[in-house]
Amino acid sequence: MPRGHRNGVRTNESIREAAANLFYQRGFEATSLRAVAADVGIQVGSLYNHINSKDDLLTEIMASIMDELVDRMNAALDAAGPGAVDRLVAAIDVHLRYHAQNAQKVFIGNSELRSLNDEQRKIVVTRRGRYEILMRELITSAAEESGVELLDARLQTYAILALGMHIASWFQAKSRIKLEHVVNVYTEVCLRQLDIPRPTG
Amino acid sequence: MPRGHRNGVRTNESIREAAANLFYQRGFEATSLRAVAADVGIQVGSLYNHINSKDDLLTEIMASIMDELVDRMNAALDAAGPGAVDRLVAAIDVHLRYHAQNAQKVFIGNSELRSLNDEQRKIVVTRRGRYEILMRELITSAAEESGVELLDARLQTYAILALGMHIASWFQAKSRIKLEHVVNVYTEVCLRQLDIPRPTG
DNA sequence: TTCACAAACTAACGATTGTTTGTTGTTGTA
DNA sequence: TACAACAACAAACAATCGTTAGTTTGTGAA
Repeated sequence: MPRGHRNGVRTNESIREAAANLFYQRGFEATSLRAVAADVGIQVGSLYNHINSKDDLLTEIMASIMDELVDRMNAALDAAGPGAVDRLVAAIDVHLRYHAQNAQKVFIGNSELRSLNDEQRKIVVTRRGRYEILMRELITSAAEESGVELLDARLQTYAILALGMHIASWFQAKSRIKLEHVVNVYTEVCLRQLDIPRPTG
Repeated sequence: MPRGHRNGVRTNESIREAAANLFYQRGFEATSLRAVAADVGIQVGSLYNHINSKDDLLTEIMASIMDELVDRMNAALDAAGPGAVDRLVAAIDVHLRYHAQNAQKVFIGNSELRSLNDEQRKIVVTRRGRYEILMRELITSAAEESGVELLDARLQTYAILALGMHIASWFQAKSRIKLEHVVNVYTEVCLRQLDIPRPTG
């Protein structure tokens, strides 16, 4: 590995990539920094030119997941039409796609929460709470617009979030099951359980 | 701790209880056998009078989850009426209740699969596959009986399994949300997404 | 009362862990 | 060409890990 300051950025990215991969495959605690370093192609000690600690590395990865998801969600909602059902459909679309396409990171986010310290966990949990509330508001608005009554807004929101969590546990990009098909079916599943008819046109 | 052979059974159970608790709270890799022993109230070495290895302890706990679930499922199906929809509703009921009431163990089962070696993982994965197939058959039968066409049997089965996985990640027995309510709402959610009407009577 | 066994104990082992340190080489800039 | 800054290195650290070994103590059956 060359030593100068040109490869800093590349190394930095490589570390986070390799770490995410290993955390997914073996879990955070089971992954040694020596394994991360070996994947990058440097020595253990050299990692500390790019990270503060192993814990911070995990926190960084987990926080980036929620940030990316929320960013995409906001972008999709900005681009969506004014109709509440349309907005909900757009949100479900982003939710499912993101969880499928970032299955590894999402799985880390779901299974390694306990590896964070109280402070770090609070940060991540708070962001999740906001995401959940956003989704619930989209659902209640869509229900109102459609003139249907919800069984239980919270639980029916959970049912949609559950699909994302589950999809991340099995979806593989190279699978025979095409993402488009999954999104189509799951979107229909969501609307059915909410009793909301698809918007016409 | 008394030493004779009277406390053997109690200790054995205590170890598995304490281990399941700690594996849930901290994760398998982050849990030291010293912590397990401390919770039980014995020394580390003494554990090996009751376990083969740390790996085996995890395997045992994970296998027992699937076994219990399948047992309860079979019992419920035996007790259910002959109607395919009735049988599906009974299965969903067991599925949801078990995942809620055994949230800790189920979470371990979902997050620590990677901590098993190939052989052990294969065993657990195979049992899961059978469970999935059973659930899918119940769904297709119920759909046929109701005269409705499924969008995608596999994905719609996943949507139901997802509810169990998700419920295990948040349900707490002492919560304000009552299990009966959750089961009622989620059962309705499942039937709606399958487009299957509730059986009359 | 004797005795085998179950189940606890203490103590140690080699390996691995995250992290720190001091040093060396490379790069871009002045 | 000289000089910081950056990023790699090698080597060591204290701590902790799963596991094993040998020993001690209590129990229940003969």
